[in-house]
Amino acid sequence: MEPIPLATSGGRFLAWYSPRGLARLAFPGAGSPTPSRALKPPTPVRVWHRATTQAVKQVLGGRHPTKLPPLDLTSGTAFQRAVWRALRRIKPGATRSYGEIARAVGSPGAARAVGQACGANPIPLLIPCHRVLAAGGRLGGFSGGLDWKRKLLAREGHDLTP
DNA sequence: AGTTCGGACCGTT
DNA sequence: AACGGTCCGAACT
Repeated sequence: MEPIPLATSGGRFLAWYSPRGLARLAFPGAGSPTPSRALKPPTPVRVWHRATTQAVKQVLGGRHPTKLPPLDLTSGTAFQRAVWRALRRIKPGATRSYGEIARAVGSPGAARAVGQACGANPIPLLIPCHRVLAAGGRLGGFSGGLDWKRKLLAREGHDLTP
């Protein structure tokens, strides 16, 4: 699998596609160095990538993505997929705590495991792990860097004045 | 009001 | 067996 660059106002993301759909999305600077990009991707991937690009730009603008590419989440465990499914139900502008997500997937007390699952999220932005905060409205962590988390939340209309 | 400490909790490697 | 994007209460400042 070979990453395809995705240019935005916030920098160049990288997107990986499997035969099933979008499998991974990496923030600018993270992930691998050079997307060599010698050969043109097969047609379905180009179509998916257009959808991904549009969706990423919409989320960066604080808007709800209208169309998503198919997401390949087969890499996750059952618990992780349950968490990711719960994350996708959080609308822009809304937030949940790790503990709330734990309860939502039927494992109250698994707040830390939810944090792990968020960190393992292969498709940030489209699976909005940035909308999960620590208890009491505290920021919590973010694999992609807390600056991104702050930026995305601010774009979705949050007052971050701690 | 804010901070730190200690234990408990659960899925993953 | 050890580690986390946690949580909560207690004991501080």
